[in-house]
Amino acid sequence: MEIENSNSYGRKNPRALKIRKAAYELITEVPFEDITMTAIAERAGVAKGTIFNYFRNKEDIFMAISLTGYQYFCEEIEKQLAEIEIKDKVELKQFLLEQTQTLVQEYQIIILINSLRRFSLEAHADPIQTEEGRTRIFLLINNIVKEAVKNIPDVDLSEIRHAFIIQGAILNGMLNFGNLDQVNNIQFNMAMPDMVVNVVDESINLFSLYLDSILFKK
Amino acid sequence: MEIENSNSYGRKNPRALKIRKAAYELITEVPFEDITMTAIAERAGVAKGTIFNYFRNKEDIFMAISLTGYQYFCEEIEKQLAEIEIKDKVELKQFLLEQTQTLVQEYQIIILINSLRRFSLEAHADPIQTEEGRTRIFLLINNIVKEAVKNIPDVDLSEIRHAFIIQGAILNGMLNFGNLDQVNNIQFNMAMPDMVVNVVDESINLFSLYLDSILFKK
Amino acid sequence: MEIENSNSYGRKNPRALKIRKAAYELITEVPFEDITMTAIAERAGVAKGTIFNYFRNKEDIFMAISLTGYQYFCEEIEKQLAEIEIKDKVELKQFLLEQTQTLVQEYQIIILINSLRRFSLEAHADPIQTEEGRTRIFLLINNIVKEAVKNIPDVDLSEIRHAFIIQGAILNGMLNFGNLDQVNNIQFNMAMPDMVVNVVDESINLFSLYLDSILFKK
Amino acid sequence: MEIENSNSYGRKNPRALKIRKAAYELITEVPFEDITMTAIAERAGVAKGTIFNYFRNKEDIFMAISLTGYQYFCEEIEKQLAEIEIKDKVELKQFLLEQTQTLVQEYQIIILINSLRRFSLEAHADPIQTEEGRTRIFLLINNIVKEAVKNIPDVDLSEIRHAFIIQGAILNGMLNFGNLDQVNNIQFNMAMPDMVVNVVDESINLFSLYLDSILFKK
DNA sequence: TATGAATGAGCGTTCATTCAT
DNA sequence: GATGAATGAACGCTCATTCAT
Repeated sequence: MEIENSNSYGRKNPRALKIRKAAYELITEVPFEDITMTAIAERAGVAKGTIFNYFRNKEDIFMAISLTGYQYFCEEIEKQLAEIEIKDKVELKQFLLEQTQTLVQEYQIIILINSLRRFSLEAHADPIQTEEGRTRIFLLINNIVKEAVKNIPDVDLSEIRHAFIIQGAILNGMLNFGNLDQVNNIQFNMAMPDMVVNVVDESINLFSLYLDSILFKK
Repeated sequence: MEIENSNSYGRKNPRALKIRKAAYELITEVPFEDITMTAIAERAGVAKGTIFNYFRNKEDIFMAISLTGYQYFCEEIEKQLAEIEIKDKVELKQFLLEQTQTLVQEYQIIILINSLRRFSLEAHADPIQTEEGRTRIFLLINNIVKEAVKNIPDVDLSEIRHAFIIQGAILNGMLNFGNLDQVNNIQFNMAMPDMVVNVVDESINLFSLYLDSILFKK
Repeated sequence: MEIENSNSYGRKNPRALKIRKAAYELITEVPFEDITMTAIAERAGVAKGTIFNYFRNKEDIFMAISLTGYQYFCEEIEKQLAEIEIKDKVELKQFLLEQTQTLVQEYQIIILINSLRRFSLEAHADPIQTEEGRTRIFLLINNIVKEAVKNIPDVDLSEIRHAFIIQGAILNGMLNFGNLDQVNNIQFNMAMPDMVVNVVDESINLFSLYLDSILFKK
Repeated sequence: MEIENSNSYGRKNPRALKIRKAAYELITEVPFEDITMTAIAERAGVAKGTIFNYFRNKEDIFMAISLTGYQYFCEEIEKQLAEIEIKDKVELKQFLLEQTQTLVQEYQIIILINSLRRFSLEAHADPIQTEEGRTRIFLLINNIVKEAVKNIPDVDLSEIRHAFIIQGAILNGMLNFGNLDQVNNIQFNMAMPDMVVNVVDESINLFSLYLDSILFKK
């Protein structure tokens, strides 16, 4: 069977969804390299072979999770935007920071999976599907930004679009450099308070600084 | 046999060094999961069995690389500090931004390897050695900061120490979220300029904003 | 469901024909074990499940190709015989050598597939269909021989029938032992001219010697 | 570990020998495609992984069997030649026919495995090792022929070397086209005596005709 | 009768790890 | 301490076969 690709990574296919969901759950429990296709199949309640009808390999599944997850995040923003009115830069910043909070609280894993991009995912995932997924996200961000600033003159759309990337970067970095005083959730003997990162607050704080610099630069 | 641990991760042992060096080279060429112990042994010019005298497993090697690499970065800073005098907050900021530039340009891989921490390294690396390495880094940062601000009143040492973490986080995030318009270094068809990250400039810019916020807050 | 067997190996059924044709094409391109039912189905333009309405498995398809192919060869001889008159042993030999030429030039694959008989086909093909196919060929040869020698006294029909087997054997052997100076059509560095077999000429020559020995033995 | 290749296909290595021996036994019992690496390993009394230290894959093992087996046959001939004296063409023919008898009786499987060359072995076996093995055989035949005809004037060495190939071809063909009245050693209902091949006698007879044609052509 | 998504047993192969030398 | 051949558990993945539509 052709690998399902009418909708990038079989996004709407219920079986592909079950598989992505199972893998998503597993990555919260088990190190990436210890997740086996067998385990994903069992968790998803499908046959092992079925996975390969939808995904090339394990990396492909996680690339799909990353892309569909972020896409979902964008679609939620779109829905919210349809119901509110952003009147000025202060409200825009406020709106974007609220999204950051949502992202860090509800999409942490999605953001973290991007850490595997360079060293794992990209080398093995389907490049076509990856491009499709990224392009879809790119277009969604574009729509979101257009809608968000439609009432605000004097805003550089390009900078706001770019801010979405920086938002992800900040979050991802904070997650990767947080908890350096633990290994596998086990605290070190020596207290190292300055090594600890409060991911939510510090991400929002840093992104806020960034937004100020592009929105309110003199 | 006891795994060599008098000096964390056999830091000074020439054989352990060759092994770390080989693995470091390989990660710039090959996806993490495709790096085998055999390949590392061959590249290092040692027998496969020898690796296991120094490291528990592959993750252990990369954890060691990450820690000894960053430790080396800190030691270089120490050396520099011994030769200069930092007189005020402006010079302090200047100094820290210069370090950021060094870090992003010469230690990219070291920073990137931290992306594997959560999903790969911590679960398999030797927790004792990891703790030792992190503690050593913690103490180095502590010394650096003390030395750096010794002439500047009115600086919160804790905040500067923490800034080192934020520096790493920013860099790591930028690296993970850069080049989203490529897969495996192959550019997408559709141009997506706002998705592109200039890692060096934007990291320094963002870290600069952060330093301003802690050094010059009203 | 009964596998279609009114006519051995669904010989006249257009779908079975398409399947055999697809497999025949594939064996000229791909090693036997690398030919999958999926590939055959795709090439044939039928669903994978459809194949199993006509053939038990891959071996069954190739057994069918071998038998229907050789049967077709025999039927062509029959047609030719209907239009000519063989008057003596010299003409008989001449006629048989012409058939050999046809066989080696147009039915090479059919002959070669017999190489798989022992180690692959017979163990998995449908024995009933195989017997049917072979019997049909046996009867065809019988008819051909009767027709061919009807004007020639003093010829042992049994020996001529047997010559058909020897003809196949010679051809098959020559094909299997030809080109030993190549692997996968790549010539060896060292020239080994005496290892090279000119399949057409040498097959005809050897078969000619054989026919002489049975037709003109003193 | 490098695949052992100092001596083509680890010919002298006792472990490689055990593996080839196990595979050789299995092919007399089980269809080629039903022979698994697991079964070979078990039969050989080695770990599955060990097989891959010596052979690339299953095809490689059988290519090795075919080549080392025939090489052994040649070496035996060499030994015999060292002890006898061939004085004329009649004795040469006699000698070659005796070798044919040995070949058909003791090396049937070796000859038969060549049937897999085209459709299985060559595509997957190690081409370097294959070339090495064939070259070694080529040189052995060359030596044998030189030694065999050293006392006989007026013999074309090239033709005698070529006769070794034809000998193999005849044998292989006879084996592949023998017993067409059986499937898996089960006799058909209808008796088809002319389809039956007496492999030993008919091979020797046909090769004898061939030798006459090259040795005693007028 | 044709289809093709789902299946899952079982394959070849890998590779971290061991341990006799 | 270094070696590297042997190991074998465990992996990803295949693909013939089924069967509901």
